Order: sequence, then structure tokens, then C-alpha cells
Amino acid sequence: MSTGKHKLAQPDPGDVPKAVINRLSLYLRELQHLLRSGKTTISSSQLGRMLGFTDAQVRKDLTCFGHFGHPGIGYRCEELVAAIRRILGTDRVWTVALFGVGNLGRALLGYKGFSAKGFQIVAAFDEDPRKAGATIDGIRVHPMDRLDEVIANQRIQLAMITVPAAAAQHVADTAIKAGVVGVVNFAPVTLTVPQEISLVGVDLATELEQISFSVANREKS
Amino acid sequence: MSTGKHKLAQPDPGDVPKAVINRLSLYLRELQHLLRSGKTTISSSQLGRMLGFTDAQVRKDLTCFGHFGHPGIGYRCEELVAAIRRILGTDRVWTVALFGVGNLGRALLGYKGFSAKGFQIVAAFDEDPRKAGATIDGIRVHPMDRLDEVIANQRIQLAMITVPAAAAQHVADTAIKAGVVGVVNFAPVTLTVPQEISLVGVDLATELEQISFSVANREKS
DNA sequence: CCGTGTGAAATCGTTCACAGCC
DNA sequence: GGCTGTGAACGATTTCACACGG
Repeated sequence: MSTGKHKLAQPDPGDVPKAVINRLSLYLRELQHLLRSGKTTISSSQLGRMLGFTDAQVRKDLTCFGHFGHPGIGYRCEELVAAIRRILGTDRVWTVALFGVGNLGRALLGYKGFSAKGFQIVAAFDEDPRKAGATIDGIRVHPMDRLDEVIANQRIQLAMITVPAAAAQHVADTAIKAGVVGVVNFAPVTLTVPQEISLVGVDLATELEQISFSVANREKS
Repeated sequence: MSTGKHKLAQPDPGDVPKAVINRLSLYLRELQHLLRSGKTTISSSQLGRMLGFTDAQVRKDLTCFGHFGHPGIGYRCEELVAAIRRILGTDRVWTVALFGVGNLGRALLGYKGFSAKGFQIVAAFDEDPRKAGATIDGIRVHPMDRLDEVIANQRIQLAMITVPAAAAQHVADTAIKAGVVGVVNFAPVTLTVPQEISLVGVDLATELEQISFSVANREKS
């Protein structure tokens, strides 16, 4: 058996709420900060307070996947980081291709946070032939028609889409046909993908609308 | 009277689920596409299908805020767009300041999607004195120490934070002290703000972790 | 004691199903 | 016939409260 000493339950992922996975990411981020500042253990209530959750919530979330805590002690940070990374699948390295080398695309190519978390952008694509051939932040920009070849050769698993809205669906279809199994879409459109493909959409304007609503309506208690 | 003919209910925003607001943004985005393609009315089931929701969900979400539908007809796109914009507060223009003119910051300064939705970035700030003084995409970059003055003079309401994680809390505190009432945080840290301030966090690595989890666990059903 | 893990209770959000209207 | 608005049923998630372990 390859992985560590603590039992990792494997519940049907279908019955783990999506919100739990989101919080797991936040726990992980917080734990990594804690580790850097030298803390070795933490209780569910401390961790919860840092993020605005209750202690029970933290424990429930974690026990979806196994028994990581130590009664009377709390959670050992290092242990829990390892466990969450295994749960999220970020204990391995993922290969990512970026589609659309515009402003946002370039910014993402240079973003250090991805490789730190195990996501390696290994190729970029752009329709504009003047961009293809360039190397940005060490990443080669290919023309779109090399897509199949590059995805296959470099065994690319995930796609980040930063092309204009009108092109996003076509790019997603093509990338998926070439073998990509997960997509992060930054274009402000709803994409349709086969159900075995994982998809998350990040719409920056939508995020601002959440703020706008809550500011416009902050005359509550 | 300035605003339209349809009743806009004003429920205590506290009892509208956050998820509803998120979906409202998606409805709006979809409706605007529909308008551009010439459609004038749509039913809850059509709109739902486009986004992967049920018809009942769409209707419930909308009736949180008033009666916008026409039995036998559906919703008139233009009318509904206006209503949702009023609900989200994007029928007015919001002034935004951007903090941290790095890769991501620059990309956001150039992003057209914001002004199209009523969010106008009117100033940027950076600690690096070499960046201050420049103008990027028509937006002036100020040194941090002009923060109070600029926020007040330009009546800036919202902040987008794209500084490094270690600086984010301080920047948020300062911006809030200067009068900002809503914050979108792109730095990978949990910010603490007074409860009357609206906050959303967007962590790009976290989004990828959602994909990683679901790809790693897609042997379900 | 402090702190986890966990059934049971409470809360919240979604879907159903149908009355009413065009 | 097609479609909205809505109470009631259902399902899911969060919180409570306590047994048990260091």
C-alpha cells in the first residue's frame, strides 16, 4: 500500500456536497499558512473561527473522508495537509493547457500560485498566428491547429479557457476531443460539456455583481 | 417615477440565499445573450435548461423579488434584464479601485467585461514607486500613500485586491478606512473585514482544486 | 479538562404539483 | 395549450449535544 498510515475513507464522491470540497480547499490554504508560521496542531474550533465556520462544520467536513483528528489534541497540521491534498488530488502534479493568450491568459501564465499547488501549465494556445511561436514565462504558445498533437504528446489533462466568449464553446469541444478531462472556463458564457468532463466557470463580472447586490442591500440587522 | 412598471418586492436580503444571487447573475448573462440574438421572450423551463437548472428553480428564484412573468407567455427578456439589473444593483455605475498592478492587476485593468456590466475601474494603486504615475489602459496608477485622497475625491466604492497575499489584509483595512464598502479579493488569503463591508474572495488555485477533486474521483454513478 | 466523531434535531434550499391566467 | 406563482413535500446541509478518548 502506497499512501500513509491514516485511513482515507472513499465515500461515493457523489454524496459529498460540492460545498465541502470548496471548504476543504480553504482549510488547506489556512493550514499551509499555519505550518509556515510554525504551528503544529490546531483544533476544529480554531480553524473554523479563522474562516468563519463553526467547529462542528469543520469536523463534519473532515469526517466525510476519514479519521484525521486526535481527541484532546486537535489536528496535526502536517498530517491534515497531506490528507486534504490526497483528497483533493493535489498530491500529484496536473498538466494544464491555457487557451487564449490575451491579458488574462498572460496573467495566468505568470501566476506562481498554480505550480505551488501542483498545477503545471505546460502549453498555451492562441488563434492569432503572431502570438503562436512565442514563449511566455517559459511556456510555449502554439497555434490552435497543433492542439491535438500537443495535448496528446504532453499528456495534458486540464484546460483553462481565456478566449473570448464567442470562441469558448468551440475551444472546449476541441480540447475535450483531444483528451482533456477537466475545464476551467473564464469566458462569460455557459459551456456545455459531456457529463464525464469536470467543469467550473469563473466569471469575474459575476463576482462583482455579488458584491454590488450585497452593498446595495446592506440595510440588514 | 423613475423605475419601471413592475413591482419589485424588497425582501430582507438576509433571507435570500446567496446561491439565488449567483444564479441571478447567470440568468442575466444568458438573457443578455438572448437579447442580442433577437429573442424577446423566454420561459422558465427554456432558461433553466440552458443553465442546467429546473424550471421551478428559475421561477422560485425570480419570485423572491417580485412578479416578472406573464402566464402563458413566459418572461419578456428586456423586462427581466432590467429587473435583474435593478435587483443586483447594476442599473447604476459602480466606481472601483484596483490594488496591485502585477500581472493579474494589469489584466483586470484591461478587461472589457467590467464596464459593460456597470463597474468602472477609475484608479489603480501600487506600492512600487516605479509603477505609480503610469497610466494603464487609460487608468492612472497612484502610489499607495495617495489612497485616502483618491478614494475620497473619486468617490470610490469598491476595491479589487490583486496584491500579494502577505499585503492583502493591510490593503483591505486601509481601503475600508478610506471609505470603500465592498471588496473583491484575489489574493490567496482569508481576509477579515467589518461585517458591514461586503467581501467576496476569488482564489484561482482553489478553483483548480475543485476540478482536480472531481477529475480524480470521477468513477461515480 | 479539552477536543474529536457522530447520531439526532433543526434549518435551509429544491422540487413537486396544482390553481389561476393568457 | 402553455406558462407563471406558490404552498406543501421532500431532500440536503448545518448545528446541536453528548459519548468517548487522551
